[in-house]
Amino acid sequence: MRRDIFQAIADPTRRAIIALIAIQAMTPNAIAEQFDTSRQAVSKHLKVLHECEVLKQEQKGREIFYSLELEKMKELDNWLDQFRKIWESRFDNLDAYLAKIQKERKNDK
Amino acid sequence: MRRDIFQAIADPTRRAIIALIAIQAMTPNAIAEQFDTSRQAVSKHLKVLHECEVLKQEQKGREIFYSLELEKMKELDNWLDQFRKIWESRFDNLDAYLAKIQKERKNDK
DNA sequence: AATATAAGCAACCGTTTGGTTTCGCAAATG
DNA sequence: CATTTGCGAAACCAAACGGTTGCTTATATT
Repeated sequence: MRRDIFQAIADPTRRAIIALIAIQAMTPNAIAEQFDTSRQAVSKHLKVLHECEVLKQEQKGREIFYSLELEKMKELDNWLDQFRKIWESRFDNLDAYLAKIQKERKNDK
Repeated sequence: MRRDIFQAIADPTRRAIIALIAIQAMTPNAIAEQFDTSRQAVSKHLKVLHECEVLKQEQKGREIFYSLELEKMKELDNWLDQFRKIWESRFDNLDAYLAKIQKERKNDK
């Protein structure tokens, strides 16, 4: 069983849960109300997210509040860095290209 | 069948392929050499990535060169924006907090 | 003390995934 | 022109996924 953020965000319902929870901590029941599936199905998603350490729990009486572990989102961000470098360099090339044709236009005038 | 970047990057082999290809266009055989699986297995991954529009093909004779569609990586980046806003605001709070205790320390002297 | 509520757990089921092997086809090579 | 090479497609399989229903446990409520 793979358990990482990449697998965590692969499911659209889990992405929606993450987005919900990012704003404020919520209980499984409150979360389940937002979806068309059963509480148990949501509970399974919460379990996966918790195992991936994307979510953290806080027990309050018989309720459990789930909230987002922002650090995990940063892991994703870090993975994207390698591509960010590439697309920035391509934009630099675009900038250079634009500067070049702009210069050529001036020369035409 | 879900076909989006989130599902595309869920598999570790596919992430490795994406990282490989980001540097330079490659053929299926060249890619497969980098992994312990069969060419056909890699070919399946390439198919998924192509369907998700993460990769683009360029036929040259009987060879097919696959290269990265950077735009799709940006989609991921855009999705992350919502969390970036949150973690930046938390850092702002931390800054404010640090400034506050620093000020208090000065007052103590 | 009896009941209602919140939530996790287990068993089950159809579908998807990731891999394999086998095959077919088109482009190079001798 | 026969053979090799690069690649995709199909059939098959075990494992994982996402959902359901039914059950148990612990905390509130009456």
